[in-house]
Amino acid sequence: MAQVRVRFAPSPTGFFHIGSARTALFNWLYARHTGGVFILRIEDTDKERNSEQFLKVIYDSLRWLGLNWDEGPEAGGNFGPYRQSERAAIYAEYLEKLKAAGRTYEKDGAIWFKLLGDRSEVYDEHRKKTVTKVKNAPSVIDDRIRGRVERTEDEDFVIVRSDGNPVFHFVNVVDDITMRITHVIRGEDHLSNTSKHVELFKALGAPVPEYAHIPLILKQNGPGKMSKRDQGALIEEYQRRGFLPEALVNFLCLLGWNPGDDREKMPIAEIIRLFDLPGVNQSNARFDEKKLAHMNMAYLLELPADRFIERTLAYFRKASPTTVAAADPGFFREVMLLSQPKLKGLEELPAYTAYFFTEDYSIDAKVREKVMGKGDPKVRLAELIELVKTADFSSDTAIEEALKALATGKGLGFGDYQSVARLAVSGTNVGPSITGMFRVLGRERVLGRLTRFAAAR
RNA sequence: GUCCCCAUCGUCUAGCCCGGUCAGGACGCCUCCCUUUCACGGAGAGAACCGGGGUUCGAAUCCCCGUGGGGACGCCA
Repeated sequence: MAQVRVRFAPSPTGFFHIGSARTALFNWLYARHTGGVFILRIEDTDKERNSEQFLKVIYDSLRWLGLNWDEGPEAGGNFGPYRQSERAAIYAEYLEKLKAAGRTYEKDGAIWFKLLGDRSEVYDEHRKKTVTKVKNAPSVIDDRIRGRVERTEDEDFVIVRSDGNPVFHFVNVVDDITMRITHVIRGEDHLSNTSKHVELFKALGAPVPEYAHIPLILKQNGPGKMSKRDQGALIEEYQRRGFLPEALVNFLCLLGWNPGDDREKMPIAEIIRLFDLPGVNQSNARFDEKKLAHMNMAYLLELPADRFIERTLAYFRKASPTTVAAADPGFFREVMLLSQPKLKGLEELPAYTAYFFTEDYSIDAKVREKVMGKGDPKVRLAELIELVKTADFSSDTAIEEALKALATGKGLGFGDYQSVARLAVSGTNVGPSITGMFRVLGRERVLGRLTRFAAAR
């Protein structure tokens, strides 16, 4: 069998959303699974809506997700150019073929593609006008995901605008022909266009590619498919919020596809190995950010220390640059590593660790009320201060032993000291283990915080 | 309105093609355990075959009709 050639063909609108990302991903997966070629083609025929900087959004998002393209802008290839705005000569050539075959006509200054079949006038309720329907021999698509889909009625359509620029349906097909695309994997919203495309392929005497229409991603709240304006729709948002791309990719793979067993979190190499078109679902999937968050946490948790520090550093440079600039790298590393097992996402990290980087942290009033309201917190505090002055701070276990010894010596539990110590040192009741916190902060700072807190009472 | 696609827990889904296992897993929610923080982890609870007709000894699974959801109907892509 000939080598698989698939393409992802976005139009540079300035946005790159979840749906596009998954379409790109499925194309990429299929190319990688079959040892085929993944092509990036820019569909920028609509001059009014395109801009150079919008291209960067596409490149950046694809690269961030790890979806490298074998042919396309910035990658080269033998079937270029890969931007439609640079392919005018090719479209002109194919337009001539269509004209020569007698399959075009002009109307209102635009060039239309003439369908074969019986014409009839019918009033269209949607467009509030009379249109010409063409009944033809059933146009059959043998979709790799949906099976046989057929349509017996269509309408002629514009292929070249009155300003001379070719239109999507036409350029899309010409490009698929000239770029030797073997499989068209795209969203189901294109399914109704497909009969038009098939007729174009036939009229141009070109083989019709295999089609695979993947289900759509529905917005998490409310009706309809997800679009750029919806909550959580943009890839750049996840990038900005510090999500791990490998987690997002894994999650996206599971929207409309599964490995056939119960596995969910899987390395990309394994997904590539198992991914195939017949395994793709037919029904639309609703986007669930909660599940994505869970996947992200799972990936975060198992990140090796150095990789984790790289990620947190990158995130802090954008979200909290002053923290990184001021902090000692070794200290920053210790704080991050201490927090890693407790995290749900990088996003919460700056707030979660804020008190490590400043002496000017606030004390949560509610927590204070709760902690100071029971037992003898002031006494515990005084005892803690004495302990910290001389305790062995060399390791977590040393600190833990010291604290436990103090507690048992007084006939109390570890928790009686832990809660007040945590409040004094961090201002809250959530955080990493108290012993780790003590060790990382160091004796002097812990002592200072305990003393100050005790004095303020 | 016309045409096209789809239909299993709240959500993502396995099972459907090749009818017969208490309809399985994950996220979320709730309870308990672990941990005297918060998480993680572990155990458990609750939760679904859209409806109606067929076919069949037997239907989540095959067929038809409803209903519901989604999409398309641009000189956008």
